[in-house]
Amino acid sequence: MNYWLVKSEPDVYGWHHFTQQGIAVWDGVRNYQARNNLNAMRTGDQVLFYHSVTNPAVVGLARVVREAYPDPTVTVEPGKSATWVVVELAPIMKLETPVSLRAIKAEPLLANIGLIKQSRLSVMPIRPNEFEQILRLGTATE
DNA sequence: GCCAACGTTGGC
DNA sequence: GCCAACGTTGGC
Repeated sequence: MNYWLVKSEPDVYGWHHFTQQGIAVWDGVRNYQARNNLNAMRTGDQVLFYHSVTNPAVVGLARVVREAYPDPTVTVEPGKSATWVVVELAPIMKLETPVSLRAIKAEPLLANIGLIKQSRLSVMPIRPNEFEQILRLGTATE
């Protein structure tokens, strides 16, 4: 089992849209590193759903329900393999408390998380201990 | 709205 | 192959 984080702007496609749809075709990725991460996803992998730009925070948990296949919105020339791919994700649950970027930066155990180290990457791997920490922070304790 | 980070493009 | 210019992402 691997863990990932995907970003989306809530005004464009937020957790709300995701749960309404039930399944998201994760398209629009046009960065090679992010694409490579999509290719490495396996069915059942768990995915943190992050809202960027507006109130940046991890807001929910999802899982991979279909592995990478060619992005249907891109025309692939005959004989060539697709450059861009999509995966399909389904929601598991909303976090009780969103884990803000501020809270992530304040947590020493998350000092090396890709979210901070590579702030512009939109699909990234998350280490198991980082994943646990974020879920812990997302579980209301007060 | 500003700006830092960084990926891409194109001239040479 | 280098690098300047430019565009995009995303935090603040």
